[in-house]
Amino acid sequence: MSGIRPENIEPCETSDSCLAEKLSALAPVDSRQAGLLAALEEERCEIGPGEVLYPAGEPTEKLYVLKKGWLVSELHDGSGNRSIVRVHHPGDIVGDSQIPYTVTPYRAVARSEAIVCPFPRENLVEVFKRSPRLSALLLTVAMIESAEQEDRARVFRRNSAMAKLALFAQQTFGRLKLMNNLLHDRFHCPLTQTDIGDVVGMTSVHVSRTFTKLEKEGALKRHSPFIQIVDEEKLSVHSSYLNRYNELDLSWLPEA
Amino acid sequence: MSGIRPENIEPCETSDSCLAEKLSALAPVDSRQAGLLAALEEERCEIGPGEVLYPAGEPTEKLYVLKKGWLVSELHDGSGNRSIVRVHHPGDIVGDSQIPYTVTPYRAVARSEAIVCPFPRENLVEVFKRSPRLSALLLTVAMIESAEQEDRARVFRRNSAMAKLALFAQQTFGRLKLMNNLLHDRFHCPLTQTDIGDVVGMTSVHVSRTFTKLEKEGALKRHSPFIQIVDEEKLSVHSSYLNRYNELDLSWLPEA
DNA sequence: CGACGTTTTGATTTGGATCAACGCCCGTGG
DNA sequence: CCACGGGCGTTGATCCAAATCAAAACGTCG
Repeated sequence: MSGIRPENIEPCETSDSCLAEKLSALAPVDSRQAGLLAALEEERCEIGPGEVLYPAGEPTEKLYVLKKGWLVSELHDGSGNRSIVRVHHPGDIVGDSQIPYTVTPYRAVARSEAIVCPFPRENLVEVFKRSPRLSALLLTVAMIESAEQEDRARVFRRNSAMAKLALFAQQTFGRLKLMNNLLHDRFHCPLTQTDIGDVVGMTSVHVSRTFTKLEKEGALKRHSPFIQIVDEEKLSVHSSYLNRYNELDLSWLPEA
Repeated sequence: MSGIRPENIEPCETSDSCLAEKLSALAPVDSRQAGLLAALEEERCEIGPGEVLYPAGEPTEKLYVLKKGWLVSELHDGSGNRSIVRVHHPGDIVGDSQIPYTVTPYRAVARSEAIVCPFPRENLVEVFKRSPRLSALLLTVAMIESAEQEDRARVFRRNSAMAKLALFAQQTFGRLKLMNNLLHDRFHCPLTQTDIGDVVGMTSVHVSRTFTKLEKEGALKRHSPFIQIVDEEKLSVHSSYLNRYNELDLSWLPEA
């Protein structure tokens, strides 16, 4: 391994505000607005793979901007099954879907070396008060994620195992690429096949079999913790993937 | 059929702003704010069951506040399959998840006599500019729906047919009850079993069989277009349903 | 090296899909 | 008023994709 490979660069780590970076990947954000967002990320802490950011049942007053690494939000039901509700990548606000509630049923666990910036939910109030544009952008991001969620729900509930894994690979790659445009065709995936199974709703056994199938088809390749997108077309035949970060129209947003 | 049954009352129909009504079911909204929301609903139009509100591929510059009735957002993929992405009830903003995009891949179809209030996406800008509180409330609603979506994704992708239908019934009832607290234990469901199958990801044949199973269990009952929740407990054993409109903590919202 | 976690491979089982037929209800038109 | 037809729901028989159970191969780290 000589030289720095783009999949190992975490652009967020060094920049002032990871959130500002994500939002400005969508629409221009001026320095005053970036400042408002950076104020959310003043505190920072590091956690390693396997470490629990917060346990299930935790009060939701804190949110976490993810600066580096992967986290998962998982739910353990009564009968000992685990389900991975969401996979978090740099730029995400971990815990955002639990903003309206007093406690969260989800547990957040790091899946790689990660840096998060905790901030109290109340800090968002400043953003809403000071910047209509950022308010609208936050809603926009929520809607983009909602659209992706709809895609997952649609594919995961009905389609074949091939479709599920194809969508997983494509969505993950698309999201990572937003924050790291140096990524070419491969990304580091710190999830085990059991994890992936709990994301898409199938057993690890079948994840393994299906990955090999996709590999034989020439749709993607695996080298240990990396996944390489080989043939977008072939994957899309299964998943009918839409990149929800493309074809955006944000011209209607309030001015800066 | 003597007298007015609560499941036939549509409280939204008469009120000034259906959206204000929904938001104020969550947190207090003053009259100025209600006015801002009412401005979104000035225009109104009626459509009947089966009528298409907008076809797939339509530009997304318009949004629709649903005042009365049910609509579905459906997606037809290349191979002739239909998937119902979302079911809309009074108070919803139809098309909201497509706000960031130029066109929507979804088609919106009425499933009952319905009244919608179209407004241009740009009108939201006024709300963002004038009211931090409403901005935050809109995000809150988005997050509540996101949480419900997570629940569906989790149950629909893995669990049994019983779990799927149980969750469908409970979520639907919970949502309807928010806007119509006269509802006791039954609701009018204008969807066919084929529709329901396309919502939860199973065939109409299996929807039929599974409903009869749930009925035998004493969990719910069907009388033609009505569904009656008989035993919440029994349903929850299958679905592990959480009412996402309960246990809210909105104390952090910006003041009015 | 041994041990544990992960991935792979094989054999068997199963829940839901699929295919097909039938009954029911309701609206339409003769 | 009844005959017909079409949409919807039910029921039965068969099939298949993925789950489950089990064991072996692989990798990595103490």
